Amino acid sequence: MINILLVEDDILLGEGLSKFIMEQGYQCCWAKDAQQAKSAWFTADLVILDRQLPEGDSLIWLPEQLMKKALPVIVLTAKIEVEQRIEGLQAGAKDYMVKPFSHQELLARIQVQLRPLGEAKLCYKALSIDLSTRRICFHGKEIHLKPKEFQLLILFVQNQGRVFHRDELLNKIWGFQAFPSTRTVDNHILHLRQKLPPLDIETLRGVGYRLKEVEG
Amino acid sequence: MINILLVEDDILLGEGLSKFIMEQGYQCCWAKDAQQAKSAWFTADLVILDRQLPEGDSLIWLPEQLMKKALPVIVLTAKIEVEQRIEGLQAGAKDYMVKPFSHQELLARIQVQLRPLGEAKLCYKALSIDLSTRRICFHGKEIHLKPKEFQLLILFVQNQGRVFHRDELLNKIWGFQAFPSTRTVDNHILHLRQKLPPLDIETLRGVGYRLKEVEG
DNA sequence: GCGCATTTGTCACCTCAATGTCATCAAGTC
DNA sequence: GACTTGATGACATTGAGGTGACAAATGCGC
Repeated sequence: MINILLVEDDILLGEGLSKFIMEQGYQCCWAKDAQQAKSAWFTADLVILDRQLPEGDSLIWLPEQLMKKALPVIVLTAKIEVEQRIEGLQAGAKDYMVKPFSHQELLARIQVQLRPLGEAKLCYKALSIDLSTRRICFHGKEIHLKPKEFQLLILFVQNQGRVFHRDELLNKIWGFQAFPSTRTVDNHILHLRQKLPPLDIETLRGVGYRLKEVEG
Repeated sequence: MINILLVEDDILLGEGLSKFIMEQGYQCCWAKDAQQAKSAWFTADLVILDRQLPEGDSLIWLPEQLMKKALPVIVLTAKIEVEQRIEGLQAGAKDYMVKPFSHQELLARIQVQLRPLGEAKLCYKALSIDLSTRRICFHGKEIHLKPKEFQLLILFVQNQGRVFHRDELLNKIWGFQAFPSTRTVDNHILHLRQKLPPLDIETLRGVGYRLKEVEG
């Protein structure tokens, strides 16, 4: 379950927000001062941080906390001036909202920050790839891929155009401790090419492989 | 070099923004309609997208583009209503700004989105060299280089104006243990010159080669 | 300018290592 | 034991790139 840390000293606002967040299906941890926020930091997946706390501006300790554990942070504030928004972003916040704000917009911004972790569907030409069900469809027809092939495919589609050296692929997919020969990589590439003809995997002789980007 | 794709049909705003972006040290590609935006999509590292284009709401085709290549997108709009901000974020945008906005704040938000990245791109005249995809483009057309040629090119472009003796090139590119004749170097220089006419490789008789520096 | 020696440009050829492809084998699962 | 996955090796094929021959260019002494 996704855990959102809400840092807010105002009782009324805090109660409303934490209730709202929980209604959306997230776990919510409500910290009322910097001390509590720091101790809850490590269990959180995302932070909603009020800038004005009793102890002062929370931007002061934000960078330090982010050093310890990087997290997406959405800063809330009553300060509307542009300079102060910029300060917030430069302190490491991922987003910035000015009070008063709509709960729905906050939700949308939370979802943006969480997106890379959660949801999952990829496309490449006539291929559609569902990461959660591990289902590959090609022109609506399902294609069965073996685990290693699937991992390879995901890596390529998520990094279209990037060149991967064989060693790099071995590291990313097989892991540091496994050392199959690089011919193994060739074979898996071959299998991908045979099973999924639309995959334009280019060979860069002496270098590695690369999935050609789809043009607009 | 980081490449920002600006999609904006308003000439005045587009000129101002693209100038500003370039002043900040980014490369800026300015697309004036959806068609141009889609074809420039794959070379971009970040997109600034105006929502109202002549063809209609750009949110319609945004998710499809993001499927092809995921990119951080900052949406610009005149629409101030919360519901429309939420639409934008749900369509896949990473951030949302309402016109009129401060250039400085846009810059800050660009920096936020680029923070995780650190990509490497080189330029020389009409040539653009992407190290991660090993792709060389000359006036938008891709050029295929063999590994040794590619290494040579990188070395020259990263050391513009510096003279390299043949022996030095042999050492840097072929390594200490390999000792091909120096004629081999000549041949590779020849290939580079043939494939990439804008490369101004000067011959210093009796000394070696040097890539002429680009002004500015 | 002329002739010569030297260096460099250009091309065609050849070799060998990198890769594509297939069949087989080992290991794990039910 | 049948089945699936995936690692390996054999063999064919390709292309990178090294080599040398020859042409062209450059520099130098006269």
